[in-house]
Amino acid sequence: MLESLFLNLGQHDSLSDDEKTLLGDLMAGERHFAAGQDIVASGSRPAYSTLVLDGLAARYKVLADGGRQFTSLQVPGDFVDLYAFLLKTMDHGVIALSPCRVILADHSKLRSITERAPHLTRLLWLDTLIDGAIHREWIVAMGRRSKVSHLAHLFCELFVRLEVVKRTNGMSFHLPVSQAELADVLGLSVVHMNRVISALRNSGVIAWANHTVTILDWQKLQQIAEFDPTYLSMTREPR
Amino acid sequence: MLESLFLNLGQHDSLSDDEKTLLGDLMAGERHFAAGQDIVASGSRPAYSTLVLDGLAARYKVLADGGRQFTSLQVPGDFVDLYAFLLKTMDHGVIALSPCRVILADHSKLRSITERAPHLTRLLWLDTLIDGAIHREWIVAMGRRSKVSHLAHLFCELFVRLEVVKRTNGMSFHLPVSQAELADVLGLSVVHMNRVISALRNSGVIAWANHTVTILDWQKLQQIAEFDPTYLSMTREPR
DNA sequence: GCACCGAAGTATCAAATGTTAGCGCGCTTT
DNA sequence: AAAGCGCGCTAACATTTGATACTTCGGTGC
Repeated sequence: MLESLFLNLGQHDSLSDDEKTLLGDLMAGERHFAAGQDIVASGSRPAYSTLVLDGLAARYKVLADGGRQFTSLQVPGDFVDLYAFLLKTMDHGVIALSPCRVILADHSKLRSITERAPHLTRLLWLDTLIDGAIHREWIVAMGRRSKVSHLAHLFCELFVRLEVVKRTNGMSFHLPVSQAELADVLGLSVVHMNRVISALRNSGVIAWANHTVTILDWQKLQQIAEFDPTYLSMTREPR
Repeated sequence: MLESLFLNLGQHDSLSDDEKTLLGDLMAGERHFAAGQDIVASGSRPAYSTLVLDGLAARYKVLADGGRQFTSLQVPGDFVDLYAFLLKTMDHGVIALSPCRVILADHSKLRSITERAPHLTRLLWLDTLIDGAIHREWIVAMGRRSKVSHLAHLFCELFVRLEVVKRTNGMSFHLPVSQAELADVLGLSVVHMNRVISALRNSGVIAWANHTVTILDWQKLQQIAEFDPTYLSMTREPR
């Protein structure tokens, strides 16, 4: 059940059986959300953090003019709001982009982990740090990459992250989002998003149909994206 | 000497004297950097993390075409690379934008804090979480705000952050960056950066000369920026 | 005092991106 | 089967943003 969490945390450093047991005690209370539902509401003060077991979720903010911007995409094995444990107040919302199965981690139990399990605490801390590293990469993509390169970079990142939790199928992965939602990831208008997708398709490196992205030329896709996975910390070493 | 660190961490929850002593033991080895110098090199694996005592620093990435994007600005009291303690490898650089005085925190000592001082560990963790919250706000600003609003938001954020560590002077603060450097913050060309600055100046809410920004109309600046400081977690509560 | 230089600011034109509107397709609902 | 609807896609035009080149200004060194 927590396999994707173990795969996610375990890619950075080894997880002992005791730590897996602690995580098993921590995570309790499965919930289901339909596509489009809020998993966590902006402005709330949750008493627990949420882990994605299945589905795709996203953090977002909405501006006064109605504009929406996603600030991250969350795949199985990701905590969508682990930081709420210390940040306390949600300054943004988390939405289910596809039907999501999630499981909860009580903040009181998280606190006791920080009191008693320093190594596991560091791994959870690390998880939030990688979140930050991904944010930085997104900032660079938004500021200085061409839009096509930005999209290519997003696909590289998603493919690699999904591969870690065994949610890829050969060179394909499921991406249950509309072009309008993707536009809210890249910060573009829907029309221009469509242009950018067309351009990437026409370059022959990806195919995208039926909510499934297939990477046709992994080498060239990485090249277009200038993708360097260092920021995902995918090496196993003592932390 | 560590006053700005205490002000920074202490704004979120109370710091005990013991914890201040621990921090005093942790931070050792002052360094100076001239404007333009790298404080931390991209690709390095530092054995310590760096706290800004004085000056302005920034994280950045450089792309193949030479384009540079800053991903954060660091003011006194900020760790520029606390995450390197667990991330291990720097996937980006940190540069001094003005002459910087910094002090170092050995990763081995940080580790022992995580083993022995859970509350202080949570506060340090929190510090990196706020980093992430700022990143998310920047992503929203880059994706969905107008450029003038983005700049206004940046000024709001800087003013508030500098106020916490007592580096404001009335409604003014020192901002030792060129327009070209600011363009690398917002992800704009220098020419357009100049247009955006002119627009904000002409709206009469700020003045900016001699590397000093003065907020002429705080109310209206916040309005233009749609600034909501929730993401900076500036409330003192048990963490 | 004068030459030099980096940064700010401006003008002009080109390219990227947004807005509005509309079409067609496949799916669901009735 | 027909109507309705979300979504992908396109066209035409407006606006924003970038590239290049040039001027101005203030400081700095000779």
